[in-house]
Amino acid sequence: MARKVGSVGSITAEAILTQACKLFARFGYAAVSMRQIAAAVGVQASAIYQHYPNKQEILVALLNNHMDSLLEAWNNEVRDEDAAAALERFVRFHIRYHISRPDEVFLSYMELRSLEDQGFRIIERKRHTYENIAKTILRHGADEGTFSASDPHVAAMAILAMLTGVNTWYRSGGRLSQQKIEDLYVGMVMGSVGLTAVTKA
Amino acid sequence: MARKVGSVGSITAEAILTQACKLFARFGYAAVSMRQIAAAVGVQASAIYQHYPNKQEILVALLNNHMDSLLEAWNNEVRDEDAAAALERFVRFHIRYHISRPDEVFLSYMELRSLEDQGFRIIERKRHTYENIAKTILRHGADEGTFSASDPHVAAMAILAMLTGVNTWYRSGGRLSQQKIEDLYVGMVMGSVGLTAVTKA
DNA sequence: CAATTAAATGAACGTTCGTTAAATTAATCT
DNA sequence: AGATTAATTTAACGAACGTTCATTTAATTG
Repeated sequence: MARKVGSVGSITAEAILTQACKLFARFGYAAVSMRQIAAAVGVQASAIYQHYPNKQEILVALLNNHMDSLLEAWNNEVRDEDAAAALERFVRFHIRYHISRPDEVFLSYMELRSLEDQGFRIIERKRHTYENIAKTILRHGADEGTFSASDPHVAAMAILAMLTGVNTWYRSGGRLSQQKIEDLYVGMVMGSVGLTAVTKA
Repeated sequence: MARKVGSVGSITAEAILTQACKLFARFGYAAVSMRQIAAAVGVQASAIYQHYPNKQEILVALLNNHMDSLLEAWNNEVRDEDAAAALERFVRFHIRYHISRPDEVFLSYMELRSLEDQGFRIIERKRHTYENIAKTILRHGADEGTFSASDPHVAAMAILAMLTGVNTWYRSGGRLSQQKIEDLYVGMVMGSVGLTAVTKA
């Protein structure tokens, strides 16, 4: 028995990414074998090579997809004129986007070290692009005299860490609604840059 | 050739932990072989089993040591009466402690998933103990009417994430002194809980 | 000094890994 | 309907893994 009835390559290729993402996030890239991924998809390990040249390319695809989607999603957000509104929008966007993709987020932070040189460089650049969004907003606010961030770089990194940290404790269906969580984080971030008024979006 | 001239078991055992910590942090627990650790120490892989029964016990030892040291170090800090002072002390402590131990910190966040059940439970409990420090301080402040943290649990997790995030960008010998970094983080954290005054310790 | 203990090496086991290539079956094309 | 392409399985390779155990050498003990 070889080709399975009803098999569609593009569907298998997608399933490989989906299952690999789950498994890598759960156990770590190096700890997950191609046989495990294949089993989760419902094929044999060698079938994976029909779709991806090697294990590393699966990880690179996952991280690239995640970063590209993230950056595109942000690009589709409405642009705000003033820094405070932009920061609030960014915080809400980040929380909303990240808590709905726990595995991808986890991977994108934890498996950079599993990337080989070229893949690492590409992903790292995209991460910096995202970090620069926060940095730009903070610099803007500082220039406007709205924020008290004396070091926008540090502040941006601190805020991003705070926001992404939501993924370590948030469980969908938990005690707090997504809206409430956004509100809490907006409040803290605004406070951290010296703003005290929180306006509901 | 078997036992080496001048070998001292306790020194080898310590070197195994030190090198394993570096390698695990750099490449990930699952990606590092016992042969790699042994080579870094300057012995053969089988020598490791003289000191640790298996690979997992090395990781457990590393994480236990880290958590125990952290908790003990905090226990040795002076106690503050009011919440604002306690929070400032906690922030400064956390930054100071964590930036001087990048590998251990990285491991303690990234390799929980590599722990087997019993080890995981032990380490997780210690982590919660540490998290509860922040939570208690925040609850205290909220009770005092000093902090505006409406949800001390979320705020604690957010603050801890922010603080620990320092390890993702900080490089010793960088542009900023440790004192300056502490000051920046204190400012942000205080702001995030509704305090605006920053008092130098 | 001989016996005992400590601390390592060397050899090897059984297992698992990422991967390749030939073979097999299904779907599509002409 | 036969040829071609797609998508998988099967079988297997070479390498590497965590670990065990007998042996070897060094240090300590009585």
